[in-house]
Amino acid sequence: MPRSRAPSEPRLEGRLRRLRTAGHRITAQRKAVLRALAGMGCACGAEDIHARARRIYPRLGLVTVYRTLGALVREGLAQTVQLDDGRIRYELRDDGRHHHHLVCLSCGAIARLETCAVGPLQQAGRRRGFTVTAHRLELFGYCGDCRSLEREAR
Amino acid sequence: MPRSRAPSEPRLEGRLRRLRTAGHRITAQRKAVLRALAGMGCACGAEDIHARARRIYPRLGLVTVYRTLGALVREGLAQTVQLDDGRIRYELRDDGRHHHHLVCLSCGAIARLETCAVGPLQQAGRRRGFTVTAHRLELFGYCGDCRSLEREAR
DNA sequence: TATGTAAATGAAAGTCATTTTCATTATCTC
DNA sequence: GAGATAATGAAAATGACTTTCATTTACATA
Ligand SMILES: [Mn+2]
Ligand SMILES: [Mn+2]
Ligand SMILES: [Zn+2]
Ligand SMILES: [Zn+2]
Repeated sequence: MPRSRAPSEPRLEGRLRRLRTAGHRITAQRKAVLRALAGMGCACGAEDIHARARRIYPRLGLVTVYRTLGALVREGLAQTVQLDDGRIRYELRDDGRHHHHLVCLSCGAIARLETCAVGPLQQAGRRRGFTVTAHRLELFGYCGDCRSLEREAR
Repeated sequence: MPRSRAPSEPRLEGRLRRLRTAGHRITAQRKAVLRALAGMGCACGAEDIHARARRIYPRLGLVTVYRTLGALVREGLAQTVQLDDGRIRYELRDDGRHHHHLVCLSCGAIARLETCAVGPLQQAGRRRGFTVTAHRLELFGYCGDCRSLEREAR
C-alpha cells in the first residue's frame, strides 16, 4: 500500500496558485510564510510566524511577513482573530467557510467555534440602511485548564 | 405646565455618584469627560472626547481622558467599540443592557444594533469547556449615505 | 474649617505593533 | 535574455496608547 502524501503539500500548491491567479508573484519568502502558517497549531501573531518562517528562509524580514499576511487575508486565504486588547492573530482558512473563536483571557488559548449565528443580524443591519460585508465575533472567557488551575490554587 | 428638566443633568449626577461609590474621587476633569461623552452623537475616540471636554475644562490632558475612560469602562458606565483596524471608540451605556454595532468602512459611522444573538454561542463555548464572560460582535459594511455617494460617482 | 493622606493630574518620555520609505533585488512576461 | 514592475528589507516613522514622576487636589477625619 503506497504511503499517502502529507496533506499539507498539495494545499500549499493550491494556495500558491490562488495567490498567483490574484496577480501576486510567488517568492521564496511567501512560500516560507505560508508553510509556517500551515505548521502553527492555532492562530498566531506576526512575530511568531516570522520566527517560524525564518527557519525555512532565514533572511526573511518581519515587514514581508506583515505584507504577506495582509495579502493572504485580502485574498481570503487567511483570517484574523482580534484579541481582547486589540492585538491580531492570523490563521489559514482551510475550508471555504469562516469561523469564530473562544479566547481564554488567562492563557490566551484559542478554540474554534463553528457556529455563526450572524445571519439575522445582517437583516437588522439592512433595516438600518447598511450593506453588511463582514463581521467579527469573539467570545472571551476561561478555558477548562485555567479554571482547574484556579480551583487548585484555592 | 412646568418645563421638564433636561434629562442629561440628573444622569450626570447619577454617574458621578456611581463613580464616587466605586471609590473614585470627583474632579472637574472627570465631570468634563463625562459631559463630553454624553454630548457626543455616537461612539468616539479618545482624541475627539478630549477635544470636546477641553471646551469645558481647557487644560485637561489627554492622559486623563484615557484614565477616565478606563475607569468608566471598568465601572460599567461606558463601553467600547472596536473598529476594523483595532482602534477603540467609547460611548456611555445609558441603559443596563449592552448592544452591538454596525460600522461603516467608508465614513466610520457607527449605528446601534439592539439584537444580540450570542446566547446560543455561549452554549457552544460551554461544550468546549469554556466559561464565557464577555463577547465582542461588530458588523462592518457601508451605510446608506456612502452607498448613495458611490452611486453618484458612477 | 483646617489638615493629612492617598488619589488624581499632566508633561514628557516610553512602548510596541504595525506602516512607510526607498534603494535594491527578484519574478514573470514577451 | 531583457525589460517592466512587483517584492523585499533595513531603517525610520507612525499612532494609539501607557508609564513615570513631580505637583496638585479631593475628601475623610479631627
Ligand atoms: Mn480558528
Ligand atoms: Mn452604541
Ligand atoms: Zn486558558
Ligand atoms: Zn458611511
